[in-house]
Amino acid sequence: MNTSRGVNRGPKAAAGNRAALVDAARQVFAENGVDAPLSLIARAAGVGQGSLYRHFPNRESIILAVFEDNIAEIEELATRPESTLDEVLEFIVEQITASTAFVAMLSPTGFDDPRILEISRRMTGLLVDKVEGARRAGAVAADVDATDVVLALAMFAPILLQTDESSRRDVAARAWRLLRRGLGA
Amino acid sequence: MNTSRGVNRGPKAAAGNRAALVDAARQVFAENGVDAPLSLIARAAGVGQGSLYRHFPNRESIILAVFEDNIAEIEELATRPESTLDEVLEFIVEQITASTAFVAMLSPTGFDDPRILEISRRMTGLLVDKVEGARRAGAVAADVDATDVVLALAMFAPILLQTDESSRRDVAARAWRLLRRGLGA
Amino acid sequence: MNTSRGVNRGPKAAAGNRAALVDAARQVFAENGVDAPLSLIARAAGVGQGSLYRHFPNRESIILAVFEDNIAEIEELATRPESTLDEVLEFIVEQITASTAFVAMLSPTGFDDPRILEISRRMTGLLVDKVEGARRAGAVAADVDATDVVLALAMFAPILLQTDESSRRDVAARAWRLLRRGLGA
Amino acid sequence: MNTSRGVNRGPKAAAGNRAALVDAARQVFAENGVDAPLSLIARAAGVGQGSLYRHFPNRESIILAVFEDNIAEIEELATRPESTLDEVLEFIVEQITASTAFVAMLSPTGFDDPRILEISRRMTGLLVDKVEGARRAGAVAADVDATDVVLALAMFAPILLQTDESSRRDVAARAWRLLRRGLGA
DNA sequence: TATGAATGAGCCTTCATTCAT
DNA sequence: CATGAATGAAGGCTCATTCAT
Repeated sequence: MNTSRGVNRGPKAAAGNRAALVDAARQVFAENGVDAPLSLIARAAGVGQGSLYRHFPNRESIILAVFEDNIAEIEELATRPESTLDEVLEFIVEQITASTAFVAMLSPTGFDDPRILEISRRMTGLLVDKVEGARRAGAVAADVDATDVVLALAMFAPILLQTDESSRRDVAARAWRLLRRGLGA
Repeated sequence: MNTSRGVNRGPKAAAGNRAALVDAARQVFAENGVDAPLSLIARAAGVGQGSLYRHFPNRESIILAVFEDNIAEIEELATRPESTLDEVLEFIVEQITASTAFVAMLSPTGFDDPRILEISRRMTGLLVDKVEGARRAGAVAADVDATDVVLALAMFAPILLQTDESSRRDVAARAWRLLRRGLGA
Repeated sequence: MNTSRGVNRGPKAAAGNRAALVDAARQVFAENGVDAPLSLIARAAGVGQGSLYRHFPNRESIILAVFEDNIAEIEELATRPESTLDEVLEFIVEQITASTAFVAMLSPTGFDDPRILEISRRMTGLLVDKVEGARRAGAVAADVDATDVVLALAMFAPILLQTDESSRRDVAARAWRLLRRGLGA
Repeated sequence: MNTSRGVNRGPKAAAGNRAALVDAARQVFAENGVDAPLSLIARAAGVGQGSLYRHFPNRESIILAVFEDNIAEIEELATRPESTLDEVLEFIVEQITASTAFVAMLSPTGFDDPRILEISRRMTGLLVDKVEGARRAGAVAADVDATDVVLALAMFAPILLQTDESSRRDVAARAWRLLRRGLGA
């Protein structure tokens, strides 16, 4: 049943494969959206379909894995006491601009996996303090909270997904200026 | 939408079929997103698949037709001299909130059809005067132009697409408040 | 997406295709059991996979169609007042021996479709009178009812499924003699 | 079934693993039928897939091993001179009712492995004497031989495979009564 | 011109089997 | 000798598109 022309690089490859899959997924999702054929990811990672399924039993799992990576970095920055809301936002905006797969993390409707919702909640959570600080410093409007900030990011992300590589930077700048102003001086 | 199914009502029905298809498409796109199976549209219109293809040779065509309808209404309002930017925007936002298929009209990347791009341009065009007027009246910031307004709308739309029916109105309000403020008092 | 090298023989083929599918299914089920790949059926019928799915949206549907054909014939015989239990049984046994797909009809566990259960019930139903008559005539034991007869048939069928073409007739005869005696003189 | 998972317990475990696999297989086959994924067996045994393949290079092998166990017990009973046919049958019927994996042992068509056929032959063999005795004692009909008895058992088994856990005991009783009577008073 | 069945490519998923460690 | 990850073939199903009538 198995003619096996590819090589079995053995269990040692496991960790490497997982990483390759997550990388490939980030790429593929960025280019084709989160609905991209999973087979593309497997191929891009140089890995059999089965291996993809072993590591990530469903689409949500691998999306989740991509997000985990992203949010970890953000959390790291956000938990540093001296970082400001705008620094954190700048970082996020930067990430979004670079990798649009980030999108779904912010507006996770459409996915069942509670862990994805959890990511969204974490995102909101890590912004609460920063927004609080920003509000006291007059850096955002008085009626703005973390939910609004996440909403702003959620609106920012998909617009880029639909923008050609060429105009991405321009649109990103313009859009974020708009949203940032919407959050208040 | 069409009660007399299954009969070949002959050439006479052509125009009626076209209209039924556009209506059905609006409905189906609103409910299932723009990726909905085309067969759903044909069925909803009470029309054969072949007829759908005769009238609209591809997905873009029918999306386009839906948009045409929408934008015509908007144009009608926008060309009335006494209408303000915010009235026009309110109308658009209302339409978007009701029918998320409107989305792609505003941020048309991903579609090849130049006619869809054209729609987007028309949309921008019809807002130019209004924005000009609003700027003079101090209703938007001095550095804001029609492109920014379209961008705001383009960001507004997809967020709703991802929102559950239940929270749609709430999210819409919050998001639009944010964006409107971003355009300047 | 569709390179379409096969011919589209048009809607006229619909009825013919359906029949071809049922025939092919009977054959394929007989040879490979009811778990046979549906693609085999499509191929055997000289029909695309899609057509199979149009006519029979799931495995149960086509199994059902095969059974319908079988049971209709039986019913026809059973409702003739002059036919005896043993004549009906002989006819069924003959069918089973010829086409083992008949099996699942008698012991339909494992399938969700209530219509398949319904078939089983019909089968029992049409035997009730005959069994009653046979009991009065002393042709079956006093404690035997239609359920027992169906049970006997249900045990008879799968044994043939597992028997080589070569010894099928022999095994069939021996098995049925055993079961018939079990139902009482 | 095996508590110390994940460790390579080395060659010493070989025998233990084999036993664990056979036990697991009996369980898994009973619950999911003989077509159950082999991976289930490995997991249930707390053993790597590779080990399963080392001990049993294919599905037949492990089925065979399960049967070996079963038939050994039966043989033990059958060779006791004082045991009667009905005692042996009762024992077998009991086993079948409990574990339907027993099925394939009796009607071994569909498997290529000659060793499985061999099992079937052993089964017949061990019944020859008992049937002989039973016939002399008038406990079975004069024209019944061991082949008929095996056939009866072969028909009995699969019917249970298709029966819900809930009604299994009932159906078993009814079916066996029928078959037993078929073998003659 | 309308109909709706036919088509098959392509995606998702499972699982037997191999093989580096 | 055990482990368990890797592999890819194969099956189920969907849906865009074509085409006989």
